[in-house]
Order: sequence, then C-alpha cells, then structure tokens
Amino acid sequence: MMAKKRVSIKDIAKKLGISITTVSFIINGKAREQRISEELIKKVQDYIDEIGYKPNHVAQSLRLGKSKVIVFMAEDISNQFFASIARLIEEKAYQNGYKIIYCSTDNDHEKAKELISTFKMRNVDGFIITPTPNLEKDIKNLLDEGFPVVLFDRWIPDVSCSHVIVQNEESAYQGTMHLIEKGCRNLCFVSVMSTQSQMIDRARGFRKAAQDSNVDYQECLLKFHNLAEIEPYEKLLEFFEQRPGIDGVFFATNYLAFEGLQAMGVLQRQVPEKLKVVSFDDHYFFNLYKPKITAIEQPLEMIAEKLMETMLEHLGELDKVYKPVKVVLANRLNERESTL
Amino acid sequence: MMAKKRVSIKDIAKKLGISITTVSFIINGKAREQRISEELIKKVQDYIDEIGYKPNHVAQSLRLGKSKVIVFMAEDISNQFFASIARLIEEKAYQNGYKIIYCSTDNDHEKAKELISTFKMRNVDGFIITPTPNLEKDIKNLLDEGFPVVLFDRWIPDVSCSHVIVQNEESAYQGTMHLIEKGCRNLCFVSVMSTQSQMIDRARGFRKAAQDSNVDYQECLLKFHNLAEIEPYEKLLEFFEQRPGIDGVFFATNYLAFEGLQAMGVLQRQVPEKLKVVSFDDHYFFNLYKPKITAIEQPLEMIAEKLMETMLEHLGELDKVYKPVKVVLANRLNERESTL
DNA sequence: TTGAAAGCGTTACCAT
DNA sequence: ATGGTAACGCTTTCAA
Repeated sequence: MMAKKRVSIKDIAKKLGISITTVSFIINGKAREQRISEELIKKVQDYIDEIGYKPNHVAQSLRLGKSKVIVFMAEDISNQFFASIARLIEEKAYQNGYKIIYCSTDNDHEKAKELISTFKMRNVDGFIITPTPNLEKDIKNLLDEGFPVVLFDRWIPDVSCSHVIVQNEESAYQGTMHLIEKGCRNLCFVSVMSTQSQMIDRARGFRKAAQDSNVDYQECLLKFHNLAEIEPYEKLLEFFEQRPGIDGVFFATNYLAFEGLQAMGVLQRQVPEKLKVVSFDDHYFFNLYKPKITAIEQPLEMIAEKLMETMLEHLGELDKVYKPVKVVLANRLNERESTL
Repeated sequence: MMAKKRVSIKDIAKKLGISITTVSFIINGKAREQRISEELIKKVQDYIDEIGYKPNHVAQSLRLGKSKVIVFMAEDISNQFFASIARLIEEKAYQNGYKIIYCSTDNDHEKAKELISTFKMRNVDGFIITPTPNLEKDIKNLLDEGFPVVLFDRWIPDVSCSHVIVQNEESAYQGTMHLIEKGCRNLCFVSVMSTQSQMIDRARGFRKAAQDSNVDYQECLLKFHNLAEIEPYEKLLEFFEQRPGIDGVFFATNYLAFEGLQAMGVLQRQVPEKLKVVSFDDHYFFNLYKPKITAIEQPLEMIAEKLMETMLEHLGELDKVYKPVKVVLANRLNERESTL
C-alpha cells in the first residue's frame, strides 16, 4: 500500500556484494573505461533491469550541479503563439533528456525578476525568455553567472545575448507594400503601446513602406492589453468610425486583428472592397474567417528548432564562455481574400 | 565574469562564526522554537538579506524527499483548452510555492508511461494528468506508491482516483435538446473514435436526447486526429454532401466544429437556416464567426481552481492515505446565431 | 541556547 | 579491476 522505498545504488551494491563505485561506473557506462569484467557488468545490468532501478535525478543534480531542466519564460503560456512554441520546444527538449518548466511573466518586470531568482536556486540549466521591459540587468546577471540564456520573440539591444527572432521590420514592410500594391492610399497601423523590440520593428517597417511609397498613414496605438482595461474592440470601433477614409489596415498582431475585424463588421466596412487588411502573426482562424485574412506567418517550427539548437549548443559549452548566437528568421506573407 | 560560487548555509555560518544548525533554524523560522537569542537571529537575518542568500532547492529536495514540483501531463499543451488550464494552474501553483513541469502525451499510452517513470525519479510531488487509453495500471501504481494524482478532462472508471471533470453527458443532452427545440428533426453527432470518457459521455447525452424526443439521428465518427491522417475537413465534406437531410449538428469538440463549418460553407448549407449547429467546448472564435456559433462552455477557471485545490489538499496529506476527491462541474450553454 | 554529525543518493578521486 | 570515501547543501536528532 504505502510507497515501497525506492531502491538506491547502495541497495544494489549490497545485494550484489560489490561496491557502490562499481555499480555507479557500470550504470554510467564507464565500465569498459574502468576495465570492469564483462561478467560483472552483465550481472549488474541484469539485476538493474530486473528490479527496474532508476537513478535519482535530484541526487544527481545536487552532485553534478546540473538539473537537466530548462525554464521557458513566456509572456503568457496560454497565448496560442507561445503555447505552440512550448509544444515544439518540449519535443526537442525531451529528446535530449531535458525537461521544461514554464512560467508566464505577463510582461511584468518584477514578476520576471522574481521568477529568475526562483529558478536559479533550483539549479535549472538554462533560460529561454521573452524579455519584459527593463529586464536588461537581470539578463546580464544571468549571463555573467554563466547561465545559458536564449531570448526570443523580442530581444534587448543593450545586452549581448543569444536570441531567436523574426524579420519584423522586413515583413511589416512587405505586408504594407502589399496593401499599397493592392491600391490602398490611406493606411493605418494598429498596435499596442509597447517598447518591445518586435513591435517597434513592425511599426518601423510599416512607416518606411508608407513613406517610400508616399502614401498617407496614421497609427492607432492601444494600451497594452490588461484585463482591467477597456476592450480594444471599443477603442477600435471609435477610432475607425471617426476615420472613414482609411482603406488599408495593418494589424501588428492577430489578437488586435480579431478585435478590429469585429469593429469593421459593425461599421459595415466591407473587407476587402472598402478596406483591405493584413495582420502580423498568422492564425488558424484567418483561414476560416470570411473573408480569409492575409497574414504574415512566423516560422514556428523553425523558431522552436533554433531556440533549442542554440540552447543545447550553449549547454554543451558550460563553464566555457560561449559566443552569443543571433538568429533572425524570415516570415511568409500568406495572401488571402482580405487583400484581393 | 564567471559564476561567483553561490553562497551556502555553510559560508554564512563560517562568516558569522556560528554553526550551520543555528543558521538553518533561523532560516526556517524555527529560531523561537529553539530559543535562539533575538540578537543572533537579527544578525543572521541581516546578513542573509545583505548577501541575498537563497537556499538551494535541490539540496532541500534531496533531504526532504519533496521537490515542490507538480507535473502537468496534458494531451497536447498547444491545444487552446489545455494551454488555458495550464496558465490558470500555473498561477495557483506559484502562489503556493510550487512549480509546474509540463508535457504532452499525444494520447499515447507508451509515451505517458515513460513520462510518468521519468518524473518519479525527479521526486515530483504530484501528478495532474489527462489519462491516455490503457493508463489504468500506471495510475494505480502511482497511487499505491503514495503519489498525489488528480485526473482531469476525462477519468478512469476502474480506478479510484481524484478527478475534476465536467458534466459531459448532461450538457450534451442539453445542447441536443436545444437543437430539437429549435426545430431540428434530423440530427447528427460529429465526434472522434475514442474511448475517452468525456467523448463517450457526450455521445451518450446526444443519443439520449434524440431518443427521448423521438428524433432521427446519426453519428459521424472520425479517426482520432493524427497528422498523417486525411483531414477531418475532407471526411466531413463527403459525409454531409451525401446526407442533405441533416438539419442539426452537434460537434463533440470545437476543433471538429471549425472543420465542419468550413465544409458547410463549401456545401452552401446556410447556418442556421438550413442547418443548425451546436459545439462542445466554447471558443473565442465562436463569437467572431459569422454566424456566431452556439456552444457549451467549460468553466476553465473553476476546473483549474478545483484541480489545484484538490492537489494541494492531497499534498498536505502526504504519507497519509487520502480519500479521492471527485469533482464534476457544470457547463454553460451559450446560445448564439447558429441555432437561431 | 547552540553545535556536531548523520543522512538524503550520487559521482569521482584516490587507493589498492 | 574494484572499493572506500569525500563532497554536493540541506534538515534534524541528539548531545552539550
């Protein structure tokens, strides 16, 4: 009924009448190296299989100072983008013997700071982080202490840290150009007020395209989403109601697009006839929506792959000072009905 | 530059010229109990604050046999439902000093089995699991070994294990009745082939409602979603094309509804005029879709709350044999345009 | 009121 | 070829 005490390496040694050391060597594949006799190896291995012995990772972690755990600090793990990345990362982590602990920062510096300090005392081996504002110093500290850190989604200009991001400016430029090519002459960029690098880059790409093409444009910046806040939907409704001339909208993120599209519906602004739409961050539902929404798709699998590849590389170079790896991936513009 | 060695309790003791024990007592709030002098307490605490000492959780875990880690085994962490639960659980776990490791089983028994065994050797304190088929024995083992286990989304009839689920049968019954009340006389239930309790219960509720009302019905069961598989969309297209008489569809899950709705669009079956639709598992996009889709909403916050409440309760009773807690929560039918 | 020391399960150095 | 043992950082019993 009650937990049968787990067998330890000591029990095995006692049972087989040999020393702990020998068992340890055999378990860790150092038997040959130590010239332990084949028959003893076999005997120990058979016994281990028989009783189903599994080494205690906590003890290993204490001894080795490594835990085989990576922490994944997303802005919000329930967000589809982060959840998808989490899933893909999980796969690769497990394949390499690593587990993943997750947490959500809510883009809150204090919370992120606290989480980092919590995980340090758990001997986590590495950090994958979507940095919040003002996290520069904490990231720098982690790096100085020798922790592998890989940032993603956004990065921090002032700190030389590995990161995996996408071509935000380039793709925003391309998406905006697409609107212009389709005939839009009065553009609007909808985004959140934010100092996050990816948002700034997207805005820059938009502006550049509009300016390069000599097209009128304006920007609608919403407060960062916060449950206490008024719905973006309300704001967008008001904004567009007062600006009937707008004929092309670039949404900086899919969440805003969904809210905005609802507003367009209510305002009877037919898409794409009266107003064309492009959104950053493609989504399953952009394909279902009527009309289907043109969107910029981030290469999720590639992001996850590069994240883990970089992390594993750094993990392999523990105690050495590793060179930061900076990956910038291309996106894809999926043209659909909203820009016909 | 390189990792300044982390201070341990030993360093503190040495620095202050007292024993490790004393420091430990003070850190763990047992100073009063041990009648340690106020001034010494203050001295130690001040020093700890000054150097920012944080105890090593791995060492604590090894010593105490508890890790303050809960593992969250979902079917697929990138699925919106599981991701949302993950987020809510995270919140409560962290509030109580627990961290969460996640993993996805893909509903694969072998994978789940392996994951369980992996986590046992990490001293995880508890398991929150969406059980895969054939996992009865493994759950039972966990229970026998004294691990707190809470199942959710579905449960296992043969094992007396705590679980948090929703009223699947009742809500499916209610949703089906809703279709019938709105005039449907030729119903169809779309689901996946599955032995999962929640799917079976939903089917049962559907059937019962149809039979109680003496209404024709049929069922369309798709192979369990698998990337190698043909798209549910194709199957549904074919299925409904051959059955023009169907005037009411109950989708067992939102994923199927989205695929089915696309098929309806192509087949020109106007919703709700020609065919009414209800889906299990409400979704943000059911509100955005045109027409808005009537759906049964699971109480996510409540599920998460009950999950953690139950888990924490069990964690408090470690080493005692705890009574399984069985929670069944009510859902809400959100009536929308698809059943007008 | 404080300290010494055992012990949690491992690994790895040093003997033999 | 194999074994003894210190060490990882902490908690807690027992002794002083």
